Amino acid sequence: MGVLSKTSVNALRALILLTSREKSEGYTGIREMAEELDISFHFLTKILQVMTQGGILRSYRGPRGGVSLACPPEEIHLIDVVRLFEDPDFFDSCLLGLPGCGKEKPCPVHEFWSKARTFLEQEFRHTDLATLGSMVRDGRVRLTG
Amino acid sequence: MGVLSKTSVNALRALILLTSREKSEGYTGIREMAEELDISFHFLTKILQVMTQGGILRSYRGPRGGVSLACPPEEIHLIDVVRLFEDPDFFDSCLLGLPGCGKEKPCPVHEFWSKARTFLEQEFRHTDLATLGSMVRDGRVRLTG
DNA sequence: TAGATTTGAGACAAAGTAGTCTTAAATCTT
DNA sequence: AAGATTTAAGACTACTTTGTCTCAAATCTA
Repeated sequence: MGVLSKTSVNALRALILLTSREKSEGYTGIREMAEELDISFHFLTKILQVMTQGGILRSYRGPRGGVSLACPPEEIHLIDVVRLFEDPDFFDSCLLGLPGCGKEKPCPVHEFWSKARTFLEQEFRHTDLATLGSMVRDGRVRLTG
Repeated sequence: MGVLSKTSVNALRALILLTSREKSEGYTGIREMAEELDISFHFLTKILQVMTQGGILRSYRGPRGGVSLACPPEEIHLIDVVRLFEDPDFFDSCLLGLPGCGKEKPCPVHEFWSKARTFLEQEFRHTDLATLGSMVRDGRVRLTG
């Protein structure tokens, strides 16, 4: 199944790419990003629109238009993206889908699953785009197959 | 999205329920299990069929028929179920879906994600049905909302 | 102003997952 | 043997996610 939806994944990849090549001013074209990431232009457009409406990106139309980060990359964390595209309880939900699963009325795997969830939420909460963008810039990591 | 598919989740719940009430001999009816777990009978039937074909369950038709574990519950682990219903690389796949993501050519979040994956795989590999079944029997955990 | 470029918005199609239903096959009871 | 019970198998429907396409709106260039 995949932990994140394809939409979330593409959103993250696009943001990291954008950060890695963020200029001090100006916008990056969606067509260009779609090509680099090997995502359909129209599909990526739709995803970026959500982030623009969600306040993560700014956009500009017309020649030399495109998108850019709405705030400094140090201030954007992975969890902000997940919040836009996944269920609100993404980091709180029971592995077996039981509503209200918790310490009082746990499911059989509550213990280890809540441990894993908490770890992931912390990582998503503290990992910012500036860090990831510079890793790409330095060539230490990649964004495409 | 949910980490496991609904099919996997229902398979796990059914197995744990079955273990928690496993008799020394005889079969448990699917209709009865479906009611207890609040799953549609036909849907559950299809899921259990896969597990029968996959060697986790045995089944028997006719009056007093049903399903039962194919081996002692100590020998069935969560990972066996995941292997039947999820992608083969479920515990090895990149969060961003990059093929061949690894130490050499990592994605930007490879480090923390592989840590989480490894933890989960260990838990799934070592958690057996006997343990979970007895937790249900003792009333310490629940299987339904 | 005319035309080119680029994002915005929403309808639409394709694919995957979830769920339902019908009929067949096996088994038991009487 | 006849009929009831229960799983097996597969067709079929519904829903969700993914992906495509068209046209409108904004902006720039000349």
